Amino acid sequence: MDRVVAQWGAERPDLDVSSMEVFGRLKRLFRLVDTELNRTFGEHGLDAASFDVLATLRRSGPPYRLTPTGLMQSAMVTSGAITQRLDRLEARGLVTRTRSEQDGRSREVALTPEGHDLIDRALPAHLATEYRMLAGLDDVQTAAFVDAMRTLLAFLGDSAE
Amino acid sequence: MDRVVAQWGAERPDLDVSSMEVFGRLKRLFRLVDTELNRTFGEHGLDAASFDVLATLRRSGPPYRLTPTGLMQSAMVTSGAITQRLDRLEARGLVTRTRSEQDGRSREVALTPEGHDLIDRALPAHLATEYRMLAGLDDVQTAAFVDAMRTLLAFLGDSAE
DNA sequence: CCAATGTATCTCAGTGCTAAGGCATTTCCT
DNA sequence: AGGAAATGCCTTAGCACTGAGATACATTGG
Repeated sequence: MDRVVAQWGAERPDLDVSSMEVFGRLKRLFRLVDTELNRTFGEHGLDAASFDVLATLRRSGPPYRLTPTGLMQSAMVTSGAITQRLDRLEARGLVTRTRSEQDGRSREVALTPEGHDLIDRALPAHLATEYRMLAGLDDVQTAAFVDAMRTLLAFLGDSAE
Repeated sequence: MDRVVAQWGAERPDLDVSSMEVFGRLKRLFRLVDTELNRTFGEHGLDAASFDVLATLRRSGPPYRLTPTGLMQSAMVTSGAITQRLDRLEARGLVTRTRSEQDGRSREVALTPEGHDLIDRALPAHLATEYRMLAGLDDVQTAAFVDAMRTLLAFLGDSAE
């Protein structure tokens, strides 16, 4: 990253590329973290997308049911993406899809016992991976890191704030 | 994000989900930033992948030539991804691909004048977008943010450190 | 000097997403 | 009540990527 900034300094000394120090690292860090988290998911036969759906249903509490729209908003993906995720999870018997009684347009997605068990096993492993990755920061750094991200998200108008 | 943590606290009070405060925000922030940066790229007929290739060539300095392998390492994607990126850029006349004199296996990817002009126009706009997004942080927060990311990247063994 | 190995790039099938549009159902408004 | 608009989900085409493997050329060691 420092090399990139140095190269720009030589080629375009008229430009201030210091912001790249921030965003370049953000991208690298995200990718590194994403890869590492997916490794843990993979050990449980999942990927980030599947884990996300199962975890959203699990933390919604009994009766562990949500609509595709609810899952779509939580995951911040398009409806087509949720349809496909649910197709896969349903085929594996981890969730069921039933027609809603109240609204014929809507569906109810529910965790099966298998899905419930799987996410309850995968979650502690996921948290352990996260915890292990954060071990490189002390408490002050972690707090400052979260503070910076919280401030930026608010400033950028995070719709889910 | 706070709601997610609260939900887990209710459903699985035995687990420490505080690390989600960090990684949840990291993911949100990355996605928000990614979307915003792509908007600027789009105004110049580019996307992040194309911008990345052109910028890497541009900052490498005269004669603005690199091999696909060099671009691949810089972008941290597979060789197939680079082949496709170059196919697109070559079709638009922004780069050329020629056989290397020294090594028949290798190719030399070079910026065309059109590619050079385009990246020199897109880069200031890109930096302006980055600068604008960082305006929500004061200097202390920004420094702490970068410090945390730098530390984490080193801790996680960032191969490009 | 040549066979074996290594390297640089490309090809191809598969994946998961988006954007756009379709269908069924519900809600709104007169 | 009844037509128009809105809503919820699914379908499909297109996109950029990965992983595995093919191809062509280069290097190495006997």
